[in-house]
Amino acid sequence: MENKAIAKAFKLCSQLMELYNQNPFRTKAMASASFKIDKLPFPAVDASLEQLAERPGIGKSTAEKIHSLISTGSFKELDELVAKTPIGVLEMLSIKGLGPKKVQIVWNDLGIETVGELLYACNENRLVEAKGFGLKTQEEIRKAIEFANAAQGLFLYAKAEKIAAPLLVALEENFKDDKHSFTGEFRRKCEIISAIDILTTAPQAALIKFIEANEHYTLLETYDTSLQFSDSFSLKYQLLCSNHANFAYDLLVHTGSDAHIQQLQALQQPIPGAETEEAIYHKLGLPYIAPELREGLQEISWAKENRLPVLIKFTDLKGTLHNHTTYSDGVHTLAQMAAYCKDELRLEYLGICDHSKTAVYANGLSAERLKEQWAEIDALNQQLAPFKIFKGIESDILADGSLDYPDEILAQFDFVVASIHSNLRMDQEKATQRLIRAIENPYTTILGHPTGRLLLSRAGYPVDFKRVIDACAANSVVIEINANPLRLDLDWRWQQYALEKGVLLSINPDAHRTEGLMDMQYGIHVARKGGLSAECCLNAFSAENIALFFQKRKLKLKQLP
DNA sequence: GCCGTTTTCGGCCCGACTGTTTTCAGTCG
Repeated sequence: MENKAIAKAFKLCSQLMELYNQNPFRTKAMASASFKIDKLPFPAVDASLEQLAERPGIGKSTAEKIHSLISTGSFKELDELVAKTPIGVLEMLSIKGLGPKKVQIVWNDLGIETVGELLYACNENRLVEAKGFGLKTQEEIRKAIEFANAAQGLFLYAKAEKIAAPLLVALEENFKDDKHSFTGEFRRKCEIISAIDILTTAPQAALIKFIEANEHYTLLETYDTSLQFSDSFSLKYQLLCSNHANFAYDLLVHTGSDAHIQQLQALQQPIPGAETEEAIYHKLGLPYIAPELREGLQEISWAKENRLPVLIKFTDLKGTLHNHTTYSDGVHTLAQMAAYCKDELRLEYLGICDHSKTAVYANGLSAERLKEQWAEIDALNQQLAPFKIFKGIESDILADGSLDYPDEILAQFDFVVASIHSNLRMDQEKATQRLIRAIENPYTTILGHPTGRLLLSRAGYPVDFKRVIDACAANSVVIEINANPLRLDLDWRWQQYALEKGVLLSINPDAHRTEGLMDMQYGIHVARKGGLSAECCLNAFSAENIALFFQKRKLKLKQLP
């Protein structure tokens, strides 16, 4: 069991304690334990009771609950609370904007026990009658439920990958003489996955046996040449049967989006029987098109004109910008993050961007603590040379679009990532203005996660992308592709527009622990979908070139009136 | 439930923002 899952259980327990009006201090201790577990710098599974209990915010009782969770999947107090709560009420707690207090009123005063009933009540304008609820709250809740409903059955790419990878391995082991490949949206590296498609030459009857023999899978439907099943996470799978002669052809047909395939067919019907996908594209007079690009946008006209971008790869990345440490809300220290980048990832540089002072919840840095951090960076840079740590900050964009420190402090950073973390409910005009004001700030180097979205969990604030990207172009501001699998923001669908305008992109992991740095691979996936090549990616610059880039920007600043 | 002693009890307690109130409660990052 991962720390995240343990933390989730404690969070639920604290929400339920609040729902049942239990002692507020115990309730808060439970919430705080959840937070601390999430921030443990080691896996709780490996830790003894004593090791856990000596962590701040975790005592003997919490340590025991953690061990109980790991060995049995739950603990007594949580079990009892869950047992007396209708499942629909539990679901309500996970809807954004609905906390224990509001759920309490919905359940106790209005007698609503399911999310469906709650949506119905919103539509019937019945929520406004409840104490503390008004029209706006009702509308927010209605929107949040509809968002959650739309996310039903969908998975983040990263999660789907984790769940589905063992299946392909199992197929390869059980059907050694056959060919198997992921296809469809998963092979195209889409950020959200509705089903895992696997093309295989294994015989269908044997596949059915194989699925039925595995307790994790439930067979849903069998067709002539395919079968559908789901797993214990409710992730859906489709096995598509092929044969060795047609494998490449079938792979091509199932990988491309409908639009991509239609556009190919408009050129000429692709011909089965070729050895490779490459050969099929060649027969159509086209170069090979990478699966990530096969969305039916511009890739076929690019291919026809022989100007497909050379897509960026993980190994093109020379460094990483926008990362957190224990100075703010990160789990690992500055030295640990640097050592990991240098020794494990073999990168040339690390950009540190802890939270700025307004982000109190994330332990944002005061001017004094910034000086401490800078001194430590200077010392580490001496030790680790030629590896380089750049002094950055993730500056909050305040409500009026200004940055979070006075100019004399901003001037001392190597670079500044500006992003919005608070006051997220804005209309498009306000959000766009706020972003543009931040982009026009001469100290802004990179615009961080432009929409603030959390995939499948929260829509971002609405943004006029064209105006924001144009402003970045006009002010030479780089746009972040936040590589956290929940964000992947800037969306790949807007990358081409940015690139056409000459805007550089940066694949930023926003890592809060060493392992988070590997999220850059998800950034690479969507960057490739957007057609990004290494020369337009800021953190594919060498240490020397990026230092020059930062310096040039600072020179420009000095020339300002 | 955790913590730190004035050391085994008693205090603990983000702040901004929003929407609902008419002075504050709930939620979030």
